[in-house]
Amino acid sequence: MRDHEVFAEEQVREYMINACVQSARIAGYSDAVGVLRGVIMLALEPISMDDLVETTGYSKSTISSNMNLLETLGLVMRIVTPGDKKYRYLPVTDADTLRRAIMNRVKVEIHLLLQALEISEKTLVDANFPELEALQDRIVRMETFYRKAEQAIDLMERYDTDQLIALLKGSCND
Amino acid sequence: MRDHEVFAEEQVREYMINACVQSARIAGYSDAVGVLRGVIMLALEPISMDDLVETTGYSKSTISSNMNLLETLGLVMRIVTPGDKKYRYLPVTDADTLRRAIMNRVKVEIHLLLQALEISEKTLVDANFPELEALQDRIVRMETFYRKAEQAIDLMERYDTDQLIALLKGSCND
DNA sequence: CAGTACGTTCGGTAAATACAGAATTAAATG
DNA sequence: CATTTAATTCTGTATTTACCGAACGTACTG
Repeated sequence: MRDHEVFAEEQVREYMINACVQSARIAGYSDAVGVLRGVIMLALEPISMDDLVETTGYSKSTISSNMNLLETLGLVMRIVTPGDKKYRYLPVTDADTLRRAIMNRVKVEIHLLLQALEISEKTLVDANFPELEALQDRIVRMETFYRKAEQAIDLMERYDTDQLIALLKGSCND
Repeated sequence: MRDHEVFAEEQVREYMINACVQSARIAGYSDAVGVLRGVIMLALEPISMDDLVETTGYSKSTISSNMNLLETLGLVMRIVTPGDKKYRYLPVTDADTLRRAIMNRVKVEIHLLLQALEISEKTLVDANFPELEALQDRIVRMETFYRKAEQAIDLMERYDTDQLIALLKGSCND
């Protein structure tokens, strides 16, 4: 490989790692999550933990835990080759899976609030004090919003992104 | 107010604060963000910083900064009464605004990656090395995915949640 | 049933963060 | 224009977190 080529590749790696780190930080994850995601994202063939140690400089332990996290987030897949003890990793590039990974974070957030709202409503209904009616109203209204939001997300999962866009563009609706 | 009534109200507050704190932690924010959001969420009338100091026990400085954050996140609105220096806060309960707040986080994440992918592609195209073609393909594919995701979100913003549900339920599509 | 080659867990530490309290700024009122 | 009353910014500190390296577990291999 010529120098320029290597340079271009490293440039790209820098861009991607940077974006992944920023994205990770916003989502409340550590830098390592971002760095590792960025590295894996550009990996064209399965990459081992040792490779990751070498390219990122992180210790095996931090790589281990953060790769587990990335796996449960659905951003990375673990390749297990029979007859090879080494795990290897590839990025998840399947559009549907990626989309699910994004939407899942939102779903969790919504569900969390929804549960609290539901039990809150129940508590207030059981208490049955007219003075708390206004509070109950507020809660019911939020509940219906979040319930609808949850429903919308569930419905979205029925379509792939292209279908979704077509639908939203209103090919049949206005 | 009778004791039972107060109890119900505090119970509800506990549920909501808990959910908000969890949600905040997942999103990478501090507990204070969650606590404050929870308190404001249940506020039926505008609530001042002093009130928040009293009910949460946080110092004015942490309340100040965290309320600013909640405001920019679109979860809380600041009420400015002419002739009163005190700020007061109300929860954002408007469904559209709430939805936008949720979707915005996703949008930022997508946009971040998209920008990096775009400049990466450009870098690779400019470099023009056949050996990097595979990498370029990968990037282009990710790019199209994230671009579509962004587009889908933009389109979603044209509808309110009810319309969205109706559309997704497939009044015209299966 | 050692020995090896992995991944994971655990304990310690350096760095980052959340928060309190003091100092500061800004606006309104006498 | 001083005083009062509010929010914000700044600075120090206690807590938390990220990370490393060592110890440990586990599954092949001779």
